[in-house]
Amino acid sequence: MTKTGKPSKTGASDSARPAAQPKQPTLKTIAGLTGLAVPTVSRALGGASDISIATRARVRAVADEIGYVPNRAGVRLRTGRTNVISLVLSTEHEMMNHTAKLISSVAAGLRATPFHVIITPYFGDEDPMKPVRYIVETRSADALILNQIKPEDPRVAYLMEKNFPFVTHGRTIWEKDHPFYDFDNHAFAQIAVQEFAARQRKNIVLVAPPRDQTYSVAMINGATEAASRLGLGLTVLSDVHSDVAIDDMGLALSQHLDAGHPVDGVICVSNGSCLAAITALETAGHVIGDTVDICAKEAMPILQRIRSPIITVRENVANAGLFLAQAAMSAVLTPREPPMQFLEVPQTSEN
Amino acid sequence: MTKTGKPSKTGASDSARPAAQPKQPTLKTIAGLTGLAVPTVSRALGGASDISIATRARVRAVADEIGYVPNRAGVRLRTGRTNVISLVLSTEHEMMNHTAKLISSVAAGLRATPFHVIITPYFGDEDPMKPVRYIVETRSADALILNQIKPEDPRVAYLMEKNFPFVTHGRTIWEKDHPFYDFDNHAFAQIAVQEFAARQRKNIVLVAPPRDQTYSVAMINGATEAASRLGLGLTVLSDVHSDVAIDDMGLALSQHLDAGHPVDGVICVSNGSCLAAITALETAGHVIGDTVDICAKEAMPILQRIRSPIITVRENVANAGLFLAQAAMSAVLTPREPPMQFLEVPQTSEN
DNA sequence: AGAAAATCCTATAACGATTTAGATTGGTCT
DNA sequence: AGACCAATCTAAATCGTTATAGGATTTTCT
Repeated sequence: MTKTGKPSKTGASDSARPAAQPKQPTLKTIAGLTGLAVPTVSRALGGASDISIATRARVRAVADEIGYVPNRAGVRLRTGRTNVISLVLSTEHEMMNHTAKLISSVAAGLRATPFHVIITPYFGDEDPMKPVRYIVETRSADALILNQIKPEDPRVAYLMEKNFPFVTHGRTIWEKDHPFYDFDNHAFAQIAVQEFAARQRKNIVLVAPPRDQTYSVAMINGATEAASRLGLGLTVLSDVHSDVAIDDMGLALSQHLDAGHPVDGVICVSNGSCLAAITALETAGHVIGDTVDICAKEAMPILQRIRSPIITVRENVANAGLFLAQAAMSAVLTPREPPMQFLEVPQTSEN
Repeated sequence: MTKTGKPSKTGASDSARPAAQPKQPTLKTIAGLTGLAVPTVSRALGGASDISIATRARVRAVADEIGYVPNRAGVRLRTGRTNVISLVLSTEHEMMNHTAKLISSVAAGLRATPFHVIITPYFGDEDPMKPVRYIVETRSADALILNQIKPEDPRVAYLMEKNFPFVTHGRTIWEKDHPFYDFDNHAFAQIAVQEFAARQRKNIVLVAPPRDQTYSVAMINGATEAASRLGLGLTVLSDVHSDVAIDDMGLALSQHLDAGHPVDGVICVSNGSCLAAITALETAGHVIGDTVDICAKEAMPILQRIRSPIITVRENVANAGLFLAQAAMSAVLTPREPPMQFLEVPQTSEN
């Protein structure tokens, strides 16, 4: 809101639209062409049963011919439906690669539907509730997709209370009651520990994401359970600052190593943290695949190649995006159906 | 308003809005509260000069008090203005990290303005013109931001012809006539070659992006000029398939090395290609910083650390996003002003 | 055959904003 | 005093779409 900057209102250059608009065809255009009334055209295109099949076909044909597309503003004004799905993202976390993939796969999932994605970023210096409240109050989207979910995420509580359509990428303690997609990080951590056990590793370090995230808790629990069951030592490095997470992760690991703790297995979450781990370990004189193993989620092929013995567990982010898009649309269009939910089972990839 | 248990018609899901909406205040609300007419309120908020200052202040106060925000659909329907800036992105290129940063910085640049970003992805299997044409024809955004620019990019030609507001991230042969932000890749390549010369390197390889991109041409020219001026050997590896660019780049370099060509300096563009180069070089027995040097754009800190002697040239993507956002808004709001343009000068970072 | 029902469509109104033209007031000028 | 003007506001129309109520015609029933 500019309160000082006063736009030129004193008869200055007005917003003359770039002249000579071909003008998009409207329902009126079709009405004129077919000799029908505007509402009839609307209902015909909507497939209403009280319009004869013949008329419906004729209208449809004309509409296709002249390339009619409904005016979004008209629809939105009349129905309150925006045909917009908002993907709410923090701009301050380091897993950007993951984020970008998510964005494009959500967009892909909305292809050939009337829905669009918008990115609603929020910034580290503001309340995460703010963008959510804004979208809901101004109804500038039909549904929200949230990530970075906390167990008792206040955004989720708010949206459930408001009965506003949404999907989470990750779970809350109310997981039964809302749509979500999640990767089973509990299982991932267990698998990782098992892999280490199979390689006779004894002292595992889990480089955990910020502890307030649900998936961090899941990983810690999974790893803890598996380690105690298999009799391995486990250290959880956490409490890193999320804004510069990757560097912090590397640092935390380095400090741990420098303190003289034995380490022969490291679990990490992302490409970035994996790179950080490699650096820290090699600096400390380790050799990946020999004196130590790394188990990482979603290591990109290139990372695999640089230090090939990295144990990799794939996370299908593309699929997540498609699902989230679908689930968001379902939440809007069929709100009484049970929420769409999916838990992705981690799979060790052939290496 | 609330109808209960009434059978909905054929397949049409009942669009019963989630009950009990607080209902956003409108101009009508303010009109009722102030005893003025709706258009008066509108003009008062717009700061029209034929509304008394006292009334303007009063209306403003009431609007702020009840938290009035203009209904986007209403504005859009009436004025044709969407308040949307569309960021057009390919989903199939590998520089995702770069992309994600761009998205968030454009979003940051639009913060506290009435504009929003939407991501308009296009897919490898479709005409890049398609999304652009769609946006323009349906007027679903006020301006476009394009990247992956080609010298005679048909999208730019189209937009200039249509007189539709846009900004490019990169330049065309018509650069004088449209707003753009670009990183000076010509200078970057020259700097890289100079750095190699200063280190007594003789045989440089430029791992170039697809040749149809403007910035690829700029790099090739810059490197070629500097190499011939300084008497260094230069090989350009290009013609890689863009969809799996990074792997291809690594492969091309490996093949070049395997063929027995001497190489003691490699120029690469992104984090990904840098990683690929490291892999290829080390596989061939090279030691970075000893038998060979790498000069990369935008190497992330972590990459710096893993092979610290990498020569880095910084590209300020965050700044690019802010500028693009600004330029897009200017193109919409002040179309007669000269186009905003900026060429970022590369700077070697302290290592 | 007359009434009831089914079929197919139209007219009107409304969503929230802005634009254009016009109405009301008070004051000024000649 | 009558006319003119500036200042300030209101009325009506409009953007494109859809919901609701109703109208006209044909078909079906008793």
